[in-house]
This record gives sequence, structure tokens and C-alpha cells, in this order.
Amino acid sequence: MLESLYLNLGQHDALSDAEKALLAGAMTFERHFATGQDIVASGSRPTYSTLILDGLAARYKVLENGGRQFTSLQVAGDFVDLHAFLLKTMDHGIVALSPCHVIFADHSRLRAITEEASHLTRLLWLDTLVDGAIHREWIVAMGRRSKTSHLAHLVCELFVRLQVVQRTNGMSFHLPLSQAELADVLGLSVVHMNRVIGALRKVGVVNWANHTVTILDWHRLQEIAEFDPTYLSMMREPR
Amino acid sequence: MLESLYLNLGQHDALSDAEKALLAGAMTFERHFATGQDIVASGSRPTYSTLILDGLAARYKVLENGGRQFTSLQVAGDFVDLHAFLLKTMDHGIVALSPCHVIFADHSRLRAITEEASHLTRLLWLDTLVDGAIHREWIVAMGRRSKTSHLAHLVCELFVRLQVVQRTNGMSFHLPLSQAELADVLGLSVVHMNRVIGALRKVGVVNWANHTVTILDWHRLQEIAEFDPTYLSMMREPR
DNA sequence: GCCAGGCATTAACATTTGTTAGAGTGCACT
DNA sequence: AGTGCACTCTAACAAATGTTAATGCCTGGC
Repeated sequence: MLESLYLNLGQHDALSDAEKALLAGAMTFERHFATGQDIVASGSRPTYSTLILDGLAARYKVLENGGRQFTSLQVAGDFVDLHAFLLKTMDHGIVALSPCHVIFADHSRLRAITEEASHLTRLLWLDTLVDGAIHREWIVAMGRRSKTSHLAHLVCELFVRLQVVQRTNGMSFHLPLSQAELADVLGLSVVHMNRVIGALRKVGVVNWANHTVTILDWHRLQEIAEFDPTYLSMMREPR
Repeated sequence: MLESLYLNLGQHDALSDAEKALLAGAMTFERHFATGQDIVASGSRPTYSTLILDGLAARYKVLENGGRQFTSLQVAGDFVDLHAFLLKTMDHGIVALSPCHVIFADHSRLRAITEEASHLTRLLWLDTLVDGAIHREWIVAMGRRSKTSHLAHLVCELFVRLQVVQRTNGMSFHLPLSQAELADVLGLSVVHMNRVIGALRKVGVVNWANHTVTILDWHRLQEIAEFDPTYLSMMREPR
């Protein structure tokens, strides 16, 4: 059940069986969310953190003019709101972008982990630090990359992250995002989003149809994106 | 010496004297950096984390075309690279934007804190989570705010953060950033940065001269920015 | 099979933002 | 006082991006 979490945390450092048991023991009940449903509401003060077992979700903020911006995409094995364990109040919402199967980890049990299992605590902390590293990469992409490069970077990042939790299929992966939703990731209008996707298709490095992305030329895609996976900390080493 | 750190961490939850002593015990030597010097190099693997005692620094990445993007601004009381304690490898650089007085905290002693002081560990973790929350707010600003609103938001954020560590003077604060550097924060060209600053000046909510920002109409500035400080977690509560 | 609704795509035009170039300003150094 | 330099500010034009609107395609419900 928690395989994807073990794969996600375990990519950074070895996870012992005892630690896996502690994580499993922190879990409470499961739940399914339909596409478009809010998994966590902005302004709420959750007493548990949500782990995605399967599906795609996103953090987002909505502005007064109605504009929406996604600040992260979350896949299987990701805690969507582990930060709320200490931040307490959600300053943004989390929405299901596909049918999502999730399980909730109780904050009081996470707290017990911080008191009794320092190595596991560091791994959970690290998980939120990688989140932050991804945020920084998005800031760079939004500020200084061309839009084509930004999109290419997103494809690279998602491919690598999905590969860790075994949700890729060869060089393909499922990306159930409409162009309007993608526009809310890159901060573009829908029309321009369409142009940018067209441009990336035109260079021939990806095939993008039916919500499935197939990478045709990984090397060239990585070049266009200037993608360097260092920020994902995928090296297994003592933490 | 560590007053600004105590103020920064202590805004979220009470810091005991014992915890202050643990923090002080983690510190090793101090150092001064001149404006423009790199405090931490991209790609390095530091064995200590850097706390700013005074000055302004920034995290940044440089792209192949020479473009630079700042991903955060760090003020007194901030650890600029606490994340490197667990991420290990720096995927970005940190540069001094003013003369910086810093002190280094040894990673082995931080590790000891995670093993012996769970509440303090949570506060340090929280510190990095607030970092992440600020990143998300920047993503929203870059993607969906007008440039004027983005700039106004930055001014609000810096004012509030500097107030916590007592680096404001009434409604003024020192902001030693050239327009070119500011452009690397917002992801704009220098020319357009100049236009945007002009626009914010024109509405009359700030006075901006000699690297000093004075907020003339806080209420209106906050409105332009749609600034909601929730993300900074400034409420003191058990963590 | 027909229809309604969501989504992708394109066109025409408006607005924002970037680029290049140059003028003005203040300050450190001689 | 004169010079050089970094920074601010402006102008003119080019390129990127947004807006509005329309078209076509697919799919689920009937």
C-alpha cells in the first residue's frame, strides 16, 4: 500500500523496516477524491497530512481577479501537505487533477516520530526540502527560461519523479492535464499555452496526445530544458 | 549575537533558554563577506549552514544564456542554506547583496540537535517550511500577478520579515538592491523593471530613493499586492 | 444516430515586455 | 575641477504574450 512512499523516501537514503513500520503506523484512513475535488481547503487547519497513493494533485492559489496558479504538482508517494504538520494553517488549497486515492497520516503520530525516530524525521524533513528545491526550480523557469524551455523542464521533472515511483511506461507517462490546467502551471493564457505546446511538438522531441506524453529524444529535451536533476536529490547517501 | 535568529524562530513558538543555548553551541566561526561575493558556491557540499547576522543575501541560479534568477532574499536571522544540512549538494549559489556578517553552524551539531532536541528540530524544520511557503508565494506572483502587484507584494513581504528581526525604521527599510538586481528577482528586463518601479511610485504608496523604501500607504500597498501574511506563519503557537 | 458541452486549435488584434541605444546623475578617485 | 564608472531613466522599435472570438473535434448522455 505504501510502496510509493517507501520508494520516494528511500531514494534519498536507506529506509529500515522499523522506519517503514513507523510510517505505516502513522496512517489512519484512506479516501478517494474525484477529479476537480478539493483534497485540502485553503485556510483549513488539518490535523493529518495527506499522502497520495495514486493519482495527480496540485497545490494552488486563486487571486481576486480569478486567476489561478498551481505552485506544485504532486504524484504518487508525495505528501501533499506534510508542511501543514508544522505550518498549521493552509495558505493554499490542494485539488485532485485526476481521481486520487489518498491516505491520511495523523499529526500526533508524526510528532511522535520527531520525538523517537530522528533519522526518519530527517527523511521527512528532507522530503519537504526537496519540495522547496522544486519550487526554486519553478521560480527560475518562470523568471528566466523561454516558455518552451519551461515546458520542457516540466516534462523532464515529471518524468524523473514518476520514474522513481514506477509510474512511467518506457519513455511515456500519463499526464491528465488539460491545456488550461497546464497554463495555470506555467502562468500563461490558454491560447499561448497551446502555442508553446505546438512549438515543443514541432521540434519533435515529444509526442503529446491523449493525455500521454512520450519522450522521443530525451537528450535533446534535456538540452532544451537545461535540465539538471541535482535539485531532486536522487542520490542515496546518509542523511 | 544570535538575537535575530531567536527573534526569527521565536516568532513561531516559544524558544527556551536551553534551546537558545543549543543553537549557540552549534555555531562555530564568524565571517564577513563583501557585496557581490559568493557566500556559498553552487555545486558545493557544505559541512556547515550559514546564518546571516546582518546584511542581505540571495539564492540564485544562472542559466546558459547568462540570465540570472534570484529564488529568495535572505535577511538577518535567516539561515541561507539550512536545507544543505540534508540536501547535501547545493544546486544553487548564494551571493551577498550587501556587506554580510554571518556565522556558521556545524552540520554535525545540527544533527545532534535532531537526535536530542525534538522541539527545536521542529522549529528548524519549520524555518525551512516557511522558506517553501515564500517560494510558493513568489511562484504565484510571477505567474499570475501584474508586475506592479508583484513588486508591491515583495515590498510587503520584506517589510514584514524585516520588522520581525527589528531591521525596520518606522515605515522605512533599507533595500540595497540595484534595479538590475531587482529585475533578477522579478524575472524582468532592467528597462521594464524601471517602468514598474516608476508605476508603483506614481500611485504614491511608496517612496523609493537612496536604497531606502518608505511605505506611505500601507493599506493601499497591501491591497495592490493582495498581501496576506498567513504564509509567513507569524502566529506564535505550539509546534 | 443526435445533441450538448468540454477541449484543442486558429485568427486578428491589443497589450505587455524585451532590446538597443543613449542621455542624465551622482559618486569615488585622482 | 576633471575623469571614469555604475546606476537610473527614457525613447523607439521589435518580439512575446494576452484577449476575444470563432471553428472543429471528440465524447458521454439520450
